[in-house]
Amino acid sequence: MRTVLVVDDELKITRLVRDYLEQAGFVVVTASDGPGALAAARQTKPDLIVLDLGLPGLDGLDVIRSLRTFSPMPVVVITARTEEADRIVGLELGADDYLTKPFSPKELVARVRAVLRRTDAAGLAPQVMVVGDLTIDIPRHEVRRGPVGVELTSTEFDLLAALARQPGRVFTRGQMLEAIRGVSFPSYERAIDAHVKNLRRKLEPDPRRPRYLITVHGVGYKLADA
Amino acid sequence: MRTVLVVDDELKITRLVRDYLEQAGFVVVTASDGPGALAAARQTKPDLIVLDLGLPGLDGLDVIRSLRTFSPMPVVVITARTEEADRIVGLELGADDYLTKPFSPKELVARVRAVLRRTDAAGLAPQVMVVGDLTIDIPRHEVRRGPVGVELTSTEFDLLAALARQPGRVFTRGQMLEAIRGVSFPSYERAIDAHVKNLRRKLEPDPRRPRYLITVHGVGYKLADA
DNA sequence: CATCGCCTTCATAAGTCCTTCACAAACGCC
DNA sequence: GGCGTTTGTGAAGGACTTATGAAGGCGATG
Repeated sequence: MRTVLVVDDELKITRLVRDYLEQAGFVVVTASDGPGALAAARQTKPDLIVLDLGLPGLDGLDVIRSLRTFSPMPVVVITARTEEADRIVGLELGADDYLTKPFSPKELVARVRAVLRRTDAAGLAPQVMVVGDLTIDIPRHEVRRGPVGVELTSTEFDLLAALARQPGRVFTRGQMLEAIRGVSFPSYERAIDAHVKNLRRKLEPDPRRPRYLITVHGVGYKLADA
Repeated sequence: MRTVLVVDDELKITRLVRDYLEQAGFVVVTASDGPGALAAARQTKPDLIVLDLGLPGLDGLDVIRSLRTFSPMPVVVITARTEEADRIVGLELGADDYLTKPFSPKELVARVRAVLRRTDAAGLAPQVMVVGDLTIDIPRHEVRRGPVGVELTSTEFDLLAALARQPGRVFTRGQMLEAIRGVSFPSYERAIDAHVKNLRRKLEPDPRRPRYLITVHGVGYKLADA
């Protein structure tokens, strides 16, 4: 079952799109502004986002930028501005397709399907990641070490999942904060240490000698990839 | 190799920015006023433009508008006016990021890189560099000589990465300090020697006969390019 | 409205690494 | 070849980073 997040400030359009997408077999989540969209994207982890660029307040382009800091999920953009420049900018920012207003709901559904087919084929972000004998299952929100389950809080899970998406790559505390909180504020950065400590306590055989969560002195942390 | 066009009417700033960007491996073209910027943009087709909004004569915003009539290339804006309005206008006009004066050159380089990474899905500045049988992997913060990993501190890593960005080119101690500390203060310059010594100990087969980290007497060091 | 769980903060301890210094070695110019 | 200058080296102190346990505060839950 696929989830689509629809972001538009006009309730009429949201309803219309929701109906058609549900008709087509999608689960639909909606948001009416930028912050709401980001929150919803974070929480529901949709398979695709339909985003109206003409949002009040936060610019639609900013929404995509923020989105891109924590997820590569595909985006289909709706815009009233027909200038080619807008389209290009939208596409450069990683949008996967666009529609100009007024658009037909049927076409929207077709585009959503097409984009999902494309990104699925390309193999988007893996939903289950294995690092050493650690298994991180995003849809089930579960982590196992070998055969035994490990109980994590949601923040701990998000942090681990962010690292696991690119094993071996070093993340700064700021990047990790963005991954779990959406914003990076220097003052909170030491809190990452605490989460890492708790994660280590829960999943390292010997927390004093981390095998998975490796400290990179002066830089940040990374998840061992071998 | 990526080209960046820098537009500023203050020669001092232009020079500073040029140095840092070249250090980062970019080809730099400069212009000091709006018309010059547009001409240079047309001719050299840079991959990105760094534009000071406080230009005399033609307004910086007009420059962006004119630019947009013939190219969607990314723009990073520098402004002394801190009002949020300016920022938004700048972004609405298709600028991709902004900095407020005074700004740190290091941050400018970081932003330029970030914007290029974003707009150019392929990712630009090589994240993994190979020099001889040395491999320097930035995201993983790892260095290998042939197949064997070499453990470096973060300063050593930064120093080596800076040299590796332009193999064969000689760097003064001051330039190396800037690369690893962001500022160059004469007093610290001898510390570079210590770092070079430690680097050699860790990655030269015979530290007495350096193969990679070559001393250029009276000038500085360079990384052998073959 | 009370309880519970969780995130952040703080203080302190432990650890890592950067710089410095002094002296030896190497270099280059004359 | 000699001499001043530049570079190499090892050790050590101290600054900075990270680890850790405990406690406060906040929101969720019932």
